[in-house]
Amino acid sequence: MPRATTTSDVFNAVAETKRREILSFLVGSERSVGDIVDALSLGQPSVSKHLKVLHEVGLVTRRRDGRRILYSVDAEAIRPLHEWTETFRRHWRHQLDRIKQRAENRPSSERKDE
Amino acid sequence: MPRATTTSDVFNAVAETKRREILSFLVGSERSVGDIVDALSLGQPSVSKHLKVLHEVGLVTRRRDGRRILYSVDAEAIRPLHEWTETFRRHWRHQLDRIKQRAENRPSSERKDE
DNA sequence: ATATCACATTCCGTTAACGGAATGTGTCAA
DNA sequence: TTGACACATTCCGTTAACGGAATGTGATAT
Repeated sequence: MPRATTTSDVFNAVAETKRREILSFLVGSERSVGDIVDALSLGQPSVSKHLKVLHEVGLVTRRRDGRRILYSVDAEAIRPLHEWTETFRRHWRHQLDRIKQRAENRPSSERKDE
Repeated sequence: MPRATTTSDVFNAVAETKRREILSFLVGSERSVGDIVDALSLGQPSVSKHLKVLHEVGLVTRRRDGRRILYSVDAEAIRPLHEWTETFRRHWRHQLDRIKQRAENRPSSERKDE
């Protein structure tokens, strides 16, 4: 069995650095393919292929504007990733708390924030 | 240029479903390789190889206990992933806010479907 | 020492991704 | 229509991941 397809889920889609860069570049604004090509150091075909992957997993939406096609992020599609990391969030907090406690040589104190 | 290595960063390491399952299984408790093999439906060599990848990117730590080796999650290593998703968090929140506002501003004048 | 347990590593065949070059498709202007 | 522009798709060679089988390594028990 080979590696999973890049379009199998969001995790595989954002595994590629260039695709993450595209998403970061796209945050909060519509951008044409040409804009992205200029922003990243990549050829136009490669950018189009990355955008295709991102579109297939729902991370970006397209809109035609004359000859150009404008892409936007659909942030909602990133939620599964965010929620998966949330599972581990309290654990790294607890680790930090324990480290702090040892460093300060104090008994445990409750932390309540959120 | 081929695909990035699974050990190149955390994003590539967690792209694989089985590795995410291992991490989820490992949350909050030390587990031996045998425990993981029993929990997932995978051969022992495959599990060991996945653990090697996770260890190389710092997502898990090892400890020997007699003949066995116990693995734990180092949740801290997941933070980069979490923080990257945080960039997009407020954007999907804004989307939800807009949906809520529409629902509140037009109490009963808009009925969809049925 | 030897057998056994628990795990790591190597070898193998299959499969897919990546960038670049070439080519295809659709839109606008004259 | 013709040509130019903006982007998508196809073809290609290179590279690495995946699981399973076989094998290697280290620790315990007798």
